[in-house]
Amino acid sequence: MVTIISTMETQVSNGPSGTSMPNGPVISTNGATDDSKTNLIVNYLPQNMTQEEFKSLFGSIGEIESCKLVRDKITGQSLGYGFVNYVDPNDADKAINTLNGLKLQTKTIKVSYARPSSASIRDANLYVSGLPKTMGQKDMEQLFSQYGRIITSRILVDQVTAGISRGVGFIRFDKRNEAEEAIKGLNGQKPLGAAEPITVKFANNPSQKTGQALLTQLYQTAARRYTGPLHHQTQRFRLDNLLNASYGVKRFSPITIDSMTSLAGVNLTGPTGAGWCIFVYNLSPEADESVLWQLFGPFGAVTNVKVIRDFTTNKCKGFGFVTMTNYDEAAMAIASLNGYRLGDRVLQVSFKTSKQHKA
DNA sequence: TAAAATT
Repeated sequence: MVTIISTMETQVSNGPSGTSMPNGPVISTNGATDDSKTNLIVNYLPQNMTQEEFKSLFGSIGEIESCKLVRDKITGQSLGYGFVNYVDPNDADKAINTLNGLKLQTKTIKVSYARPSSASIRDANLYVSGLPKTMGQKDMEQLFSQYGRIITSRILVDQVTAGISRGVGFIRFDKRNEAEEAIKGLNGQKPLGAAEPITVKFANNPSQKTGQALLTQLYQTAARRYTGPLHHQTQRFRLDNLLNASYGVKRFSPITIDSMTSLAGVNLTGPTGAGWCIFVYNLSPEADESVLWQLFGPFGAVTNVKVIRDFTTNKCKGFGFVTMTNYDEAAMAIASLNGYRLGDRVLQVSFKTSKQHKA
């Protein structure tokens, strides 16, 4: 099994044109709202992040006009990206500054302004293979940039061999026609000095899976929710039924899987029903929610964070709370972060007890 | 030879 991680990605700022307004939604003269300074796209979200967690994370920055975690229409699975539209352009700017690059589990999220939605920017993603192993991300961009504006580029690397290129990558152009031109110009061509020609084609659209691929993904997703191998006969039976029912049919929803796993007695939630509440002590007066997300996000699913503030000064009173969905992840976070030195302070981190009840 | 970027 080969683990693939890319660390080579360009952060393009899809900056809005013009300057940021001090307050409120921007209304143009024709009455339509201009979202260009408030609407963000968030990429590389962890697969298991929910709409609620998504809203909680971005809501910690400022008032949200609307937000949406984008899901597969059929399976309900997260597609790993979403949109957040703030009321105030300043909060959108703040969200980019504080949350772009945030590590959540195995992902590093990307927060940037959303480009205005249009058909011309869809299906502009290319899959490139046969690249010389010596070609880096910058070289690849240089090769493709003659055909248009590159939004993202990535070369897949094999982690077990210390990040050596697999000769495979992706290029997303701003416009589909730019991608088309790049295929015409580069598919089957040898880059300067390369021994072999490269292949350039449109990348598969993840939301247009075949029935078989969809089934495989469903099965893997469902199976992953069980804590171990499917020994128990009833679990196996239920899972098989689930998959049979979902394939070629009607009313499948991820709720079905959730209720099934609950019935099977796995994937327990915490004593509050909402997750495991963690008490974090010795935060600085300047601490805010983002620091809690940064500390706990890498350990697993975080549903909520809260910094307790003084009512009058609005400064942190030195403690806060974090809610995590899964016990194991919460326990790992506590084990790792209790005693952690944050600036000149040493944190105390534990499961919340009834004694620390006030919030 | 395949990672989740347009609601």
